[in-house]
Amino acid sequence: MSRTQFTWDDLQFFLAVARSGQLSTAARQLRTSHVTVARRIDRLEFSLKVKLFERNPRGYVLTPIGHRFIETAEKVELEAERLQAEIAGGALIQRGVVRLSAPEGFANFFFAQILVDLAVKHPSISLELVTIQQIMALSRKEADLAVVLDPPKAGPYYFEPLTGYQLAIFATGDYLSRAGEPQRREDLLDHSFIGYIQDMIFAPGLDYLGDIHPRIRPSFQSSSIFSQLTATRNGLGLCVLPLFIAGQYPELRMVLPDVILDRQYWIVCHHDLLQVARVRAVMDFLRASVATHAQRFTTSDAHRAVR
Amino acid sequence: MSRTQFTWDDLQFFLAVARSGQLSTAARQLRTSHVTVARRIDRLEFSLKVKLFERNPRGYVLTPIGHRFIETAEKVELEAERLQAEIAGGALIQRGVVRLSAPEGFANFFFAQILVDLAVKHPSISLELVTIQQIMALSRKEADLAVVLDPPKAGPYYFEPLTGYQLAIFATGDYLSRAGEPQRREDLLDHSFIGYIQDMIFAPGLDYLGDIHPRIRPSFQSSSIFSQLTATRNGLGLCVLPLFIAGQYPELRMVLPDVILDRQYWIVCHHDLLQVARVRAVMDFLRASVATHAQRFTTSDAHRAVR
DNA sequence: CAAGCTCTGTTCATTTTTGAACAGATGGAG
DNA sequence: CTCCATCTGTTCAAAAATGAACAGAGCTTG
Repeated sequence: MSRTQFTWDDLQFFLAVARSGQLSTAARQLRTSHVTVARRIDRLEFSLKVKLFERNPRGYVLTPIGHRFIETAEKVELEAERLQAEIAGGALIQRGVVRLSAPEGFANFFFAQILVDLAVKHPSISLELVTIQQIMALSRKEADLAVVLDPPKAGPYYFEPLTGYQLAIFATGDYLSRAGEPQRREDLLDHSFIGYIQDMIFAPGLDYLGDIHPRIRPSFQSSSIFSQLTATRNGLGLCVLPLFIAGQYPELRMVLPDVILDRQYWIVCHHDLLQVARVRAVMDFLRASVATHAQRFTTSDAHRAVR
Repeated sequence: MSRTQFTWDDLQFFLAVARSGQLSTAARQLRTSHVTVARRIDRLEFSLKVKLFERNPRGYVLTPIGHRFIETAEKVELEAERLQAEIAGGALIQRGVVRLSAPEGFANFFFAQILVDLAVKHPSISLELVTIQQIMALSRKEADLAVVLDPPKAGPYYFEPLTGYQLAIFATGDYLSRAGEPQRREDLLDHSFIGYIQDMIFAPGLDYLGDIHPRIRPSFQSSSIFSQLTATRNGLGLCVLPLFIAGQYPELRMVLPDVILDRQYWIVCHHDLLQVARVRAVMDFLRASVATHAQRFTTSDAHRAVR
C-alpha cells in the first residue's frame, strides 16, 4: 500500500474552483480564504505536475486537462458524500423493503420473471432490484442481499451457494446457414463473436472467452448481456450465453455442444441481516425458486464441462 | 455546493490502519509518525461523530461501522489512483474501435437491434456498446460517443439533439382486468406501480413519476428498465415505459393515453473526436437510423404532453 | 524471571498551513 | 472619465499540524 502522491482533500478545492471559475467564490463556498484556495490548487498542480487552470485577473479558466479532471474528481466527491450519508443514516434502518442486487442475467432473465410469485407470497415486502452489469461492482453494503458470481473472501458476511449454471455458445440458425456451422474450436476463429468489453472486465467469471479458445476476439462488445443477446438474435454472430437465458429464445441454437462452461451463483448478505425476517424470506424464496426451475440452469447431459 | 465535513485525506489514514490493524505499521507505510496517524483517526471520528476503531495496547480493532466504512473509502482511493493514472496516461489513444455509451433503453431496445446494419455498412468499425443504467453515470471520457438524456452544460464537447421520445403508462390486459382500468390520474394511487429505485435516481429525466402524480410510490423498484419491463409483462402492475420499448410487446396496453411524457436523447462527443472518421460514421449512422425509425419514438397523436 | 522489542499515548518544540491586511488590476455604472 | 466593487496575488502574524522524545503496557525469547 503506497500513499498517493497528492492530498485528496485538495480535490474539494479543485472542484469548487472548477465549478465557479473564481477563487473568491470558491473560498466563500468552502468557508475559507481565497489565499488558501489558491495555495491548494498550486499544491495539487505541483504534486501532479500538471496545469489545471489558466489564471487571469477575473478568474480561473480550466485547461483541457483540468476539464478531464472534473469527472473523476466528482466521483471522489460522490463517494465522500456517500460516506457521510452512511453515517448520517445511522444503523440499519428498519425499512419495509429488501434491496437485492444480482448480475444482469440472473436479475433480468430469471428473477424479474418470478417476481409475481414473491408479491403473492409476501405482499408486505417491497423489493428493489439492482441489476449489476459488467462494468460495475455495487458495494455489498448498498444491497441487503446480493446474488454474486464471486463470494467474499473475508468480512462479516454470510454466503451460500445458490445454484450452478452453465453457459454455451449460441447463434441463430440464420447466421449459421450463412457463416457455416463450426465443427471444432479452431473454427470459432473464423466467426464473428459477440462478448463483454474485454478491457472492462473486472468481475471474475465473465472473462470466459479465453477459456474456450485463447485467440477469440469479439467484434461486437457490450457491457450488457441483453445487448449481446439482442445482437445474437439479430444474426450478428456467435455469443456465449447462459442456458437459462438462451433457452427462452427458440431461434438460438447451441454451437459445439461439448463446450460448456460452469459457473456458480452465491447468495451473500451481512451477518446482521440474517436476523431480519423479510431478508430471510427473500432468501428462502430465492432458494425455492431456483430449485423449482433448476432444469433451466444446466443441461441434463452435462458432459465435458470447461471450468 | 457545501463542503463535506471531514478531511478527505484522513481516509488514507483510516485505510492504512484498517488494513494493518496497527498505528505504527500504518505510519511506516504512510511515511509519517504514528502520532499523526492517531490524530488523523481521532479527527475523522470526531468530524463524523462515529467510533471507527476500538483501541487496545496491541493495535486498533475495527468497529462494525468501521468495517462498513472500508469499501466506500476504498472507492475513494480507487478514484484517486485513477486520477493519477489519468495524468500519467496522457492523451487519447488511437484505437480501431468506437465505444458508444447510451441509456439502457436506447442501447438495448433500439441500438442493439440495428447493429447488423452498422456491421454491414461499416465492416471495419468494431463497436463497444456501454449500457448506462439508472445508478451509474459513466464518465464521458470513457466513451468516444455518448447518447444521453442530459447534455453537458460546459466543456469541450460537441452535442446535438438526436431524437425526441415519449413515455407512457403501460400494463398488461391481464393486470387491468384484475385491478381495473384507471380513468383519471387519482386512480393511479390505487394501483401497483413499477419504477426506478427512488432514492437512487441521480440522472435527470428518470424521476418522472412525480410529474404524473406527486403521490405515486412504486411497490417494485429496479435499476434496470428491462427488469421493469419484465415485471410489467408478468402482470405486476403499471409502469412508465418509452413507446419504442413498449411498442415491441403487443400484450402491453397504454393506460391514460393523455399522460404522455416527453424526453430527448442527445449525441455527445468530445470536440477532438469530430475529426475521427469512424466516430463521425457512427454518429451519421445513429442520425440516419433514428430518422428511419422515427415513428417508434413518438405517437403520431401527441396531444397533451407532460414535460 | 529479566531483558528486549513493539505497541499506543503524552508532552513540547518545530514546521506548515491558514487568515488578515494590503496592493494592483479589471470591469461596470453613473 | 471617475468611482466603486470584485477579482487575484503578496506579506506577515496566528493557528494548526507534525515530529521527536519519552513513558507505560504487553508480549516474546533466552
